[in-house]
Amino acid sequence: MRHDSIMIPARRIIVRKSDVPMQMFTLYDGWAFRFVLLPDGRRQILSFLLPGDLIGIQAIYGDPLRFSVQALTDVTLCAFNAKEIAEAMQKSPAQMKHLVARSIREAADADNRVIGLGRRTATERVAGLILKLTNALKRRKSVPGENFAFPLRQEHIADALGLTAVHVSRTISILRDEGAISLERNILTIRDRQRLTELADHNEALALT
Amino acid sequence: MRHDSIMIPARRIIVRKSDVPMQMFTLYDGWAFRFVLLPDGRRQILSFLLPGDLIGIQAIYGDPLRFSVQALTDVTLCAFNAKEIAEAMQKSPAQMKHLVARSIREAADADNRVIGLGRRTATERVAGLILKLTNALKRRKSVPGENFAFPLRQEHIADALGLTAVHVSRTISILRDEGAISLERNILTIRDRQRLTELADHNEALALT
DNA sequence: CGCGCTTTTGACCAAAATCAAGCACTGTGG
DNA sequence: CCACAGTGCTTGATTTTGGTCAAAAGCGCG
Repeated sequence: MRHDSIMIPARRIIVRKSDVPMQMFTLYDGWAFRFVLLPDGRRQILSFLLPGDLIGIQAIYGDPLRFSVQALTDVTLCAFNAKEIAEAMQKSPAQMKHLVARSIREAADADNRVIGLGRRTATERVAGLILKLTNALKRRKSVPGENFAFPLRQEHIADALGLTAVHVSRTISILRDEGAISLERNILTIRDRQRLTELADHNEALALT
Repeated sequence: MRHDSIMIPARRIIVRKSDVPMQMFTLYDGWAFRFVLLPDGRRQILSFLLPGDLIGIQAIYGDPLRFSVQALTDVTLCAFNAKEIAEAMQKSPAQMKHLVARSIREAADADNRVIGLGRRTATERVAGLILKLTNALKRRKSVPGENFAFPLRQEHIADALGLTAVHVSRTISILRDEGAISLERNILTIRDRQRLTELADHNEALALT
């Protein structure tokens, strides 16, 4: 299938809530995040997007988006024409099946995020997020060691986890003091994955895909 | 398509996490809920299921379930054979499309639950849940007035919203004192929908589909 | 150097959890 | 018909967690 490759600079909005985009994107390189702005101006981050993630499956149905997506770093996208995809789907049950599987998996991820917010302390949430992100990175582009480019501001973490930026700062200090991670100048290092997992799991060994 | 109608008594587990069910169900009558048990014994309720909801789309793919489902009241289900459905899907793109649409919608619902847990007070959460449930009931089986059979224990509410049962009790007292609702012997009455909406929205007019 | 952005730290406050006791309603057995 | 056990709800006292407000320090950059 034909597709265009698009580059987008950090901080740019990629798609906006209520848009009815004509294209669907695969995030090819870089980080982005899905979010909504609440009427009082606060921002809820729904999830972070890493290379391999899809943006806007809704496009296939011509449904308006329920969230915006913003680039966190410079980002490379592959754009697919929504109409072409819809047509391909008609013809290929295999493709279609793939898509259903993908959206079922997405729903499962969202369930996991609900679990993650349910009844966990700040420390568990932050530790869990870091584990989830680094695991996903390892899985996708077999990163060798335990060092990661980490483009999130503490405010992003706060907006994703339902905490304040101030409290995220304190929480990260705890993780540092525990010797679990170090984080400076956007480089994250997992110093003690074991310990970090304990801090995250304290309650649950589950649900942090 | 052939299907069987099944009756299940209140409190019975309908499907269990990690099952690979051979059937998919439509909840025809009654209430149920999806949940996971965390290793420490706590329960996170993912969502409540009302008449019209599907249980276990995953079945079509032979994927194991990521959650259990339990009946809250006596419940009537329509069971569809998963294999038959999968075959029907192969043949009918329209059916398939319908399914994709459904699972996309489910993911959107899960996003909304994330928003709902993000950074809201106990009062907002409880008021929001009550609004969401009563709206859904009204939409599905055009209930006439503002009285609803309400089979949830306060512990269910707590497990869904990430609060303690004790605090849910206090919160409901507030809603009562505000004149927004009354709730006794499993009958919920919305006394002042306007006020209830204010208490829920205080921050956001959004996301309580 | 000085400005903006982010993070850190401190003092204080508010929301919700925890611990504990008591109450109300139901169903059961004597 | 009553005692009483079980379940769920309420209420109070106290503690913990995280939020708020404010100031200062670190860093990147023109």
